[in-house]
Amino acid sequence: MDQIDRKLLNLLQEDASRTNADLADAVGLSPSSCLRRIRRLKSTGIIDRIVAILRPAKAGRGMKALVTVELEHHGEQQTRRFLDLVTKEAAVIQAYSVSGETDVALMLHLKDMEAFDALCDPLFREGSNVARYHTMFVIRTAKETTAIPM
Amino acid sequence: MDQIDRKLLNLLQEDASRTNADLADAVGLSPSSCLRRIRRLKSTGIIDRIVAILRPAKAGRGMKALVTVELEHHGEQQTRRFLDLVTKEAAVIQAYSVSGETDVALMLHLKDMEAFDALCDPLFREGSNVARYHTMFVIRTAKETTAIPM
DNA sequence: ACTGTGCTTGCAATATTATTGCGTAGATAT
DNA sequence: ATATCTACGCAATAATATTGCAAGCACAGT
Repeated sequence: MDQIDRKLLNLLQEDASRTNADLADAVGLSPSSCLRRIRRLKSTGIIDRIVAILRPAKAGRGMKALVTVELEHHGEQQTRRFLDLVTKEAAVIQAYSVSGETDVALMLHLKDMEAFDALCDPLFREGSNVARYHTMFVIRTAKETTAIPM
Repeated sequence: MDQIDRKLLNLLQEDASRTNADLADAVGLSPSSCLRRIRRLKSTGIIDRIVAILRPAKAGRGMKALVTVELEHHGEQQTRRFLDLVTKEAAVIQAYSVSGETDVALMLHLKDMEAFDALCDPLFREGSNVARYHTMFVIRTAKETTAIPM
């Protein structure tokens, strides 16, 4: 993991569709060496995967909401059960168990307010383990990156 | 935007390193037609970009924290200034202005608690516009996807 | 200082994959 | 019926990835 590896990771996190020859040129290596490095970064697992990122607005998910949840019963078992439940929902993009007063934090990507309403019922209904939940609707996205600067 | 396009988007969001011939086979098209569809999805902007996703733990950012911030002055100008400030930080992966009591929500990817400490000072110090901030440290990541099911 | 080991490199040949031109078929509107 | 538009598959071609191989470099042990 030297300077060249880090530069490759930065470049690939920006745009993984660049050709190998192009990347090789950018870091000052031959294509074959460059390719071998990239393969190593993949096989060692520091590169987890290569994916397409969609534009949420054009994919019909223009609305985002951040929800913090406080459970009735905070036990390991109950928390796990709730996480299993929310994880199955397509609108739930991120789900974390967190420290502090709130037990679970969720990021939702939704079509509209109606979709939010429809999601609340199955997830937070009476009789589920949810004591309280607090919703923050995203007004402006100032930053949203998948890149970790190396 | 038909069923084939949606299937392609789902496949590419899972793994964008598959070959075109492979994808064509998966959706039952010839490679040339498949390629033309993918190019159209890119040019119309529904596919924003192709990127490498790193494994945070292996990239030295094993710690995550969610921070909600309440500003002293909630005005448009002041909010924008604060967002501009936090956006510059590499550890800030996501930054949103949100509705409700809290004005801004942040997702942090950090190396360790020391890095968190070092970040708090410049962002939330006395004299900045921050009235209160509340940190939730991520204990477990139950779900973290970039894919929007189509 | 010498030498063996392990690792990375670049080159050049080869294999794989992406891309394009072209003719055809279906759908829609005139 | 016919013009128009769009998407399709095939096959040739261009671009790109991949591999084998010999050489270079760094480091540890003698």
